[in-house]
Formats: sequence, structure tokens, C-alpha cells
Amino acid sequence: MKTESVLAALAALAQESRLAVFRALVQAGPEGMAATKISEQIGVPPSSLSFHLKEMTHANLVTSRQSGRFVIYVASYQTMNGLIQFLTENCCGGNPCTPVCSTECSTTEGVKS
Amino acid sequence: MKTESVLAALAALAQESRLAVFRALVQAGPEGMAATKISEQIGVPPSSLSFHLKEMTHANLVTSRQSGRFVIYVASYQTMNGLIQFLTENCCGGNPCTPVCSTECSTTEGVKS
DNA sequence: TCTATAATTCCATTATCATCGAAATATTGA
DNA sequence: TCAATATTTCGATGATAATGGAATTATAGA
Repeated sequence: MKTESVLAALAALAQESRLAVFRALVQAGPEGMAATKISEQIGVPPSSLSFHLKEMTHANLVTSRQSGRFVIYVASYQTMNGLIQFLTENCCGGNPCTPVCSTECSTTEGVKS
Repeated sequence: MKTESVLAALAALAQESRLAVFRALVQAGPEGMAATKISEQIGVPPSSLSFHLKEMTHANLVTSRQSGRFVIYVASYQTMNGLIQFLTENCCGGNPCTPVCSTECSTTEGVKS
């Protein structure tokens, strides 16, 4: 994943409403979720939500498809995986740092909390 | 890791200079790197760098220690691991999505590039 | 104490982002 | 075609972030 894309994805997630949107979409799964429903669930007015969804779309964090008069949004696991992979390599690249898989390797230095 | 901390970490990384700083610090390893050297390496003037380092410090992405008249900055692997863990859970939580470890599980859907 | 170097703060400026009501643009079903 | 619902765009406003030079603070060594 290119640095540029990584920056876009990070910026897209680094905002309370958008992070909430993404989490909701991940929970919704591949079925996705209509804009109105997202709006209701996270409590953001439609016009604001639309703004955020556009940001996330540009960052390739979500995709959308039209279904009747609904627009269904779906989380892009692919981009999220790419992001995580980048961060993993940039956290641990060249160092004896932890791989990220679950419990086995989550303590490196004096981990507190 | 709390949502609030995650947002702070994401925001701290979602900026070209700061991402460059973090990568440089990861490469530098636990030894860390003095501010001037970072400034030279990534080509950001000292006052701007100082601004960014403060942001990163607040987000707990870096720590610093004084060494003579130098201030040595070190990447916080702990926070990065926490972030990656959060993203992994929020990408894959409740879904048959990929764990993030290397090659074995990096293709989920129609992965392109 | 004095000078040189390291780093931060201060300040003004510019740029970018977030918010949300109102209006506009689909799309469906009658 | 018309009314109802879904979604996006527009536009104005306020908030926050980024930039970098100049001044300030801190430290080391002579």
C-alpha cells in the first residue's frame, strides 16, 4: 500500500463519526448498510453523514452500491487489511518487535495497561 | 485501547510529516533519535517538527528523554501495537475476516493489487 | 560567565475540516 | 404524473490544524 493511500485511510479513520461509521459497517458485514440506517444508528444528520461517507469512499475505506432508492455502504476489508499490514511493517520493520497476532506476542517492553 | 486513544493515535499518524517521523523513529529503534537529526532527515524545520512531536507525544506515539542538550525521541511500540490490535478487532471483529499475519491470510475477497 | 548549539514556544498567517439546514436530485410505487 | 422517501449537493459558518521565522529557554564546555 502506498504512503499516499495509507495517509488517506488514516485521515478517514481519524474522526469520531467516521470511525463509528466504519465500526458499524464492519458489524453489518458484507451485506452493508443503508445511509439512513447508519445515520440513525450513529446519530449524525444525513448531510453530515454524506460528507463523511464521501471522505471514506475517496480513501477506499468503503464502497457503495445502489439498491432501489437506498445506497448501501460496505466496509472495505481489503483497504483495512492493507492499512494494518502497512502499520505492522512500519511498527516492526527491521526490529524484533511483536507480530500482532493475538495474545502470544503482545508484550514487548514494560507494557502497562 | 479506548476509542479516544485510538482516535488520537490515528490523527497523529494521519499527517505526512508525522508519519515520516514515526517511520524514522521505528528505523532508529529503541536508541531513538535526536530532534535535530529527525529534522534533517525528513526535511522539516525545527519549529514545525517540534509542533508535530508534541502532537505525537500527546497521542502517546512517541516518548522522549533528555540526553545532554539533546532530546531523544523514541517510537512507542506499545501504542502502535494497541492501535493495530484495535483496528484488527474492528476490521475482523465478529466476521470471518483475515487475521493480519503476513501472507497466509491476506486474500479475502477479490483482492486487486 | 560567556558562547555555541539544541529545542521549544510564540505569533501571525493560511489552509483544511466539520457541521447541518435548506434546496436539489433520484427512485419507487400508486 | 404525483407524492413520499432516500440521498446528495450547496452554502455559510465556525473550529481546528499546519507552517515557519523570530524570540526564548536550556545545556555543555571552555
